[in-house]
Amino acid sequence: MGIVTILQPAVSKALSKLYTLEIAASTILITETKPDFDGDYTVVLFSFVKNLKKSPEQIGKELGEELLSTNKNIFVSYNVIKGFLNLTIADNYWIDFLTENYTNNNFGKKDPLNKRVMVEYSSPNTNKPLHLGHLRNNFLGWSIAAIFKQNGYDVIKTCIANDRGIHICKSMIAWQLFANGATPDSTDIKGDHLVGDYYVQFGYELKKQIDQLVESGISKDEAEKEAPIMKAAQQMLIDWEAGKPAVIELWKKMNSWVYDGFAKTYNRIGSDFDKTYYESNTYLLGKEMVEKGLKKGVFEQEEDGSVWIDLTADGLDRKIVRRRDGTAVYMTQDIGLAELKQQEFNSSLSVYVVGDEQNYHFKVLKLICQKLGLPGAEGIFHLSYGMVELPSGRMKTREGNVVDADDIVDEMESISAKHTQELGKVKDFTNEELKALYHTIGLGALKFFLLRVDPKKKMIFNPEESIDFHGFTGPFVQFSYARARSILRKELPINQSCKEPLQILEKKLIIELEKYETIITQASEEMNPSVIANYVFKVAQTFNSFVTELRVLTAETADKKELRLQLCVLTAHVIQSAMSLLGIEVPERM
RNA sequence: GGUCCGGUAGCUCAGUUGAAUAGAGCACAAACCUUCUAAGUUUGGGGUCAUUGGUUUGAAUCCAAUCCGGAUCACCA
Repeated sequence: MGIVTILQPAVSKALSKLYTLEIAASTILITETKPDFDGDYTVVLFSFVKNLKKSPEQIGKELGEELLSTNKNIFVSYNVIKGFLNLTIADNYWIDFLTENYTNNNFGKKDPLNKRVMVEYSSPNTNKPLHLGHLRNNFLGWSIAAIFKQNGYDVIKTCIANDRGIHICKSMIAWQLFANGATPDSTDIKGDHLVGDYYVQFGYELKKQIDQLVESGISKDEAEKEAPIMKAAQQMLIDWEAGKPAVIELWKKMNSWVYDGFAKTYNRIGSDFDKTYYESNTYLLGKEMVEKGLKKGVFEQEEDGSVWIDLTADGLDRKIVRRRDGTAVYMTQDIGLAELKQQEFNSSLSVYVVGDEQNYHFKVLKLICQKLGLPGAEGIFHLSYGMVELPSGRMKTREGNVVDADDIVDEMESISAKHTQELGKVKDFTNEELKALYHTIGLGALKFFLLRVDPKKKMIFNPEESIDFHGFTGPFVQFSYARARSILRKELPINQSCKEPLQILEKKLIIELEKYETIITQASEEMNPSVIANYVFKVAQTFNSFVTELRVLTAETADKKELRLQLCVLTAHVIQSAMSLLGIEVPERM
C-alpha cells in the first residue's frame, strides 16, 4: 500500500473531525512536494475552501496541527504555503518501510485476483518477415501481459496468424513464377525473409504489368484488376478456399518456412504465446456466425448474395461481413475468433494489441459482437498503438523501406559489443558470457526505446542516429543495477534498523522505491508499459546520484552502512522487477 | 467531406480526474575517475505548452473556433 493511500484517509478523518466535512479519501489530492519546498508530500487545499469558508492558510494550519497530533509516528512537521500543506514524514516511517521490504522478494507483486484476461499480440502475416513496427507490437503485448500477471491476473497470451488471404497468395504466385524452386535450405535464407522477398517481387512485377497496360490505353483502376499476375493471385485464393491440393500443398510448404523464421525471431526477442490461432481456422466459424446473425436479423443479405450490417444508426457506416461469392472478409474471421476465444477461455477482458490504423475496424467488431449478443462482447478492448515511422514517413514492405526486425536486433547487439569492448570492464568474461551480455544489453536498449513512449502515440525512429546507450535508455538502467550488484557482491546487509536521521539522497531514494507498488497498479490500469519505463529510469537516476555522492561500504557509521546496503538491495530488486515487466533482463556486470 | 487521434526546449519524449516558478534525456558549454563500475555524477544556457477566445481563485490540462500533421471511412488484411 502506497504512502498516498495512507495519507488520504488520515486527511479525510481529520477534516471530518475538525469541520464535520465528509470528503472521500480517494478524491483528496496529495502530490509529492516540489523540490523547492520543505516537505515530502503535499495536500492541495483549494478544493476544501468553498465548503469551509475559511482561508486556505487557516485550513492548512488547523489540518497540519490535527494530523501531527493524531499521527505522531508518521508526521514530524508541516508548513503551509498558499493553498498547499506540505507534510514531512518521519524518518522512522521510511526506515521501517525499507527494513520491512528489502528482504521481500515479492515486493511489488500483487495477490491473485481470480480474474482472467487475454492479450492478443504480434498477429503476423505469413507473407513477410517482422519489422520494427511488429517489434513495438510484440514488446507491448508481452509487457502488458507481464504487467497484468504482476497485478494478480490470470493471463492468456494469444497470437493470431494471418495465414490466408489474397496477400498470402501473392507471395505464393511470385515464388511459383520466379523462384525456380528455391527453398530456405537451398538458398540459406531465413524462411520468412525468403517468402517476403517474393512478396516484394510480386509488387514489382504487378507495377510493371500495370504500367504496360496503362501505356496501351487502359485506365489505372482497370489495369490493377486486369494485370495477369493479379488475376493469378485471385484465382489462387479461389483454389485455396476450394481446397485444391496443389495450392494447399504449396501454401503449407511456404507457411512452414515462414513459421520456422518467426520461431527464430520470437525466441530471440523473447516473445511467446500460450495459444496461437490461425485465421485459416477461424474464418469458418466466422462464416457460421454470419449465418446466425442473418437469422437473428442482425445482418442483411443483398440480392447479389453479399451480407452486410447497417451501423448508420450508431454513427458508423454499412459494413460488409461476407462477400458476394461467399468468401470471408477480415471482419468475418475476427467475429469467429472473438467467439472462439470466449468459448475456450471465457475471460472477462480480451485485449487486442493492434495498430491505431485499425481503430475503426475494432470499433465495428465490438459493435457487431454486441449486436450478435456474444458473451465476450463487452470485454473486447482494442489497445491501439501508434505506428513506428522513419524520418521519411511510414514503413512500407512493398516499397522496401522497412527496418527489418532481425537486422535491427543484430545491429543493437553489435553496438553493445562495441561499447563493451571499448569500456573493457568485462575482459575476464568467456565468449559465451560476452555473447549473452551483448544480447542482454542490445535487446534491452531496443525494448526500452520502443516501450518508453506512450503506446498510443506514434513514434519516430531515425536509423541514421541509431539507439542511444546513455541517458534515458535501457543500458543506463541496466548499468545502475550492475552497480548496485557490484557493491552487494562485497557485502550484504545484516537486517538491522538504522537509528540515524536520513540524508537527503537516502530519503529521496526510499521515497522513489516506495512508489513502486502504486506504479504497478497505474501501469496495469492504463495498460501502459511506458509508466514503468519512466519510473525505473527515475529510480536508476536517483540511485546513481546516491551512490556517487555517498559511500556505502565505507560509510561514516555502521548504521549508515547498513541502511545504504539495504537501499542497494531494494533498488536492485525494484530495477530487476520493473525491467522484467518490460521484458528486459539485467546483467550482474557490464 | 464524415469520424477519430496528435501539435510541449534545436531533436526524442514526460507531464492532461485543473493547482506552487512547465520537467527529463540527447545535443551544446564547463567541472568531477590513485576512492564501492565514468554506459556515471554535478552545474549552466535553451519554452508565446500550434493560434485566438471562453470557463475558473487557478488552464499545457476543460470548452469553442481556427491552423498544421496523421489515421480511417474497400466485396484489402
